[in-house]
Amino acid sequence: MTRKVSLKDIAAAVGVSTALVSYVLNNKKEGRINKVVAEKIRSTALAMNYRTNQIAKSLKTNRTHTIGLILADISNPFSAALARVIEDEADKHHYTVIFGSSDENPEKYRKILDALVNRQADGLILSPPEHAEPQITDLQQQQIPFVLIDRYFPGMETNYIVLDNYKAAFEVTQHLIDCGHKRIGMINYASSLFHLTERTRGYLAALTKNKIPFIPDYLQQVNVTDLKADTEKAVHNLLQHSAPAAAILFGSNVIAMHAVKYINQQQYIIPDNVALACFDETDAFDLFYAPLTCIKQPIREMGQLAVKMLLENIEHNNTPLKQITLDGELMVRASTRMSDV
Amino acid sequence: MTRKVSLKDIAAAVGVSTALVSYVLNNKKEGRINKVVAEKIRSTALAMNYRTNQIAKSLKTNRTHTIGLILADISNPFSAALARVIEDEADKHHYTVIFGSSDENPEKYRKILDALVNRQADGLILSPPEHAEPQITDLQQQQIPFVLIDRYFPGMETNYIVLDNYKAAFEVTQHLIDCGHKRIGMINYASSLFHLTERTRGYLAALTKNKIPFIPDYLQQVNVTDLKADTEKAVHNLLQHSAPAAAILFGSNVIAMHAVKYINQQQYIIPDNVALACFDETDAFDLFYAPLTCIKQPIREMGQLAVKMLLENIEHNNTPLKQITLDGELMVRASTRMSDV
DNA sequence: CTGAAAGCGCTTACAG
DNA sequence: CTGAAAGCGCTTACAG
Repeated sequence: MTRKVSLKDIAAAVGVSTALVSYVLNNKKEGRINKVVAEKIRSTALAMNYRTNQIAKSLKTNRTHTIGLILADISNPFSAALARVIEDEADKHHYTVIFGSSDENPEKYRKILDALVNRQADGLILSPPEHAEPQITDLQQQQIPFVLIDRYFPGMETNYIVLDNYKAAFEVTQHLIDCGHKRIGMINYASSLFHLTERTRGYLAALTKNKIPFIPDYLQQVNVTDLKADTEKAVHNLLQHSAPAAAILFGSNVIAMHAVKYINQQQYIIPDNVALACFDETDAFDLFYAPLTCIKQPIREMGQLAVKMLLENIEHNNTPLKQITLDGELMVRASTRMSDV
Repeated sequence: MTRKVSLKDIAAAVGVSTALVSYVLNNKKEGRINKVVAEKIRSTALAMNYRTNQIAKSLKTNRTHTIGLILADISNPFSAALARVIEDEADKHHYTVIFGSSDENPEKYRKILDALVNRQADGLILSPPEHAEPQITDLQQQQIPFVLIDRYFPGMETNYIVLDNYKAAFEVTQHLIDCGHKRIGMINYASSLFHLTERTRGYLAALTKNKIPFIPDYLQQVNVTDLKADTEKAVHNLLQHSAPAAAILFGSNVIAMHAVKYINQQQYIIPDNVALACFDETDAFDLFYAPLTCIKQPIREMGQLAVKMLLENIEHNNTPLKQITLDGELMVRASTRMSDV
């Protein structure tokens, strides 16, 4: 490998000190430098195809201009969309993104986090899995700026930006009730993550509010590790119940996708046999004969605010914590449209 | 910010040199170090919650263990899936991924590339946009290891791993012909990118092979910048033609998505009114009444091979160029299923 | 078995 | 207006 050209090479070529080259190339001490010399430095840098070694610069300045991003799974449309927004926003501020997917696995999450911290990311945007509290505490102790996105731990004092999942779940359940349904099932993840339990809580609250007795069988839990099979079983349990569910709310678009495929296979007609609704928008449903009513998350806003909050924390030491809860948008579509009875 | 603990701190605490600490923590000079001392170093490092500063290490070793990845758009399912595979494979080898989306914009691509190179990525996996040849030449001159993925420039001697787009397009067109169609349209990007022109070439070759005269109106071009409108116009041109197309091949899943939505809106029945096929698989079609026949790309294999090739190039200086062309898989589905006439 | 020392490529207070 | 020098936190050949 031909050695890369360094400040020293330029300095030697021009006949000045590396300090001067550094000043010029970084536009420090504007005007206080001889224009002719400055110009000569600039042109030689260009001619020699100089590229600053960010690693060296980072070591000295203690800034990498890098944001670490951990999401559940970058190939999931929700994560991918979020990643894209974050990338764009980071780029605007001349930050680059390093990322990793946790697969909701605490151990994997811990390892990725370690890698990002060791690489001296200036700050982190995290969508933590269950049991990630110790790592959060760690970051706090090390005083590494971070903001949680999509989820947070209610007991912990951190920056976060999340959906009002309780409210969203309440609204969509209320919508199902308004459609005339009483036997409303929910399929959600078996998880202690707050954003998910909030969804269940919202569902239950809407039932209570409307004086609809809750039937435990109607709340079905599924595991991420075995999602397809679990979901199919859950759908089966709901629809083959002695008092079959007339409507189902899914805790995420991924659950919904598995469920709808199965429901379709079983030849149920939506919404006539069963009305459906879910969290998160996906274009996967756009072409379906009964596009799913869903809670649309403000992904763009979430991502942009997350980056903004993070950069504030990176740039100012004592930024107060910010905890933002955004409203989802109920998108009513054909899967809950009342037939004209 | 409480200063981070460094090798020096550990050395001071234990009462040895930083050199020794470094050796122990990196498992260098195994066995040639006093076990008691080594153990003491390890335990103090743990107690002090030491984390190596990768930036400093990188500056010295000239290795960042980072892979730079540039794709068209991380939020596109094809890119996202590829990114995920690459992340997993990189992780296996203890590499971290920095990424950026080019949006098929050469200028944006150049800027991202610059950022990744300046950050001293050990190597790059690139899906270059049009007119990226100068940047390729640049990388070659700087002897930065890289492999192209999904696309390449036939005139340039680089590592690459791509689909056999000509063959795939030929096959899927032949399939449409075998279904009894003669009036076959194609909607492809107006682009000089080789992988796209190959798709057109394969389409044309299949027509010729089957002695079907090519009607210029049947080949419609669309621009990424105005994709939705262009695609709708293209579909309109094909289906409102004096001799309307009976089948359409789409150059990508994104084009297909726009087209199918529009075709659906216009109440055409698939495949009876028009048969459809496209490149790339998407689960967006899984729930559609006529899932699209498509060419499935071996994404997993592509990503894994790309990382493998790249790491070989990073680790060994004179690795010979490798140029891999993989076959796609024709997935025949309802959008081209012959009705039982 | 261990340490002193140089150096990776930058930045920046300080001196002149 | 410019430069000598220290130092960021590591690694590693060399010496003992």
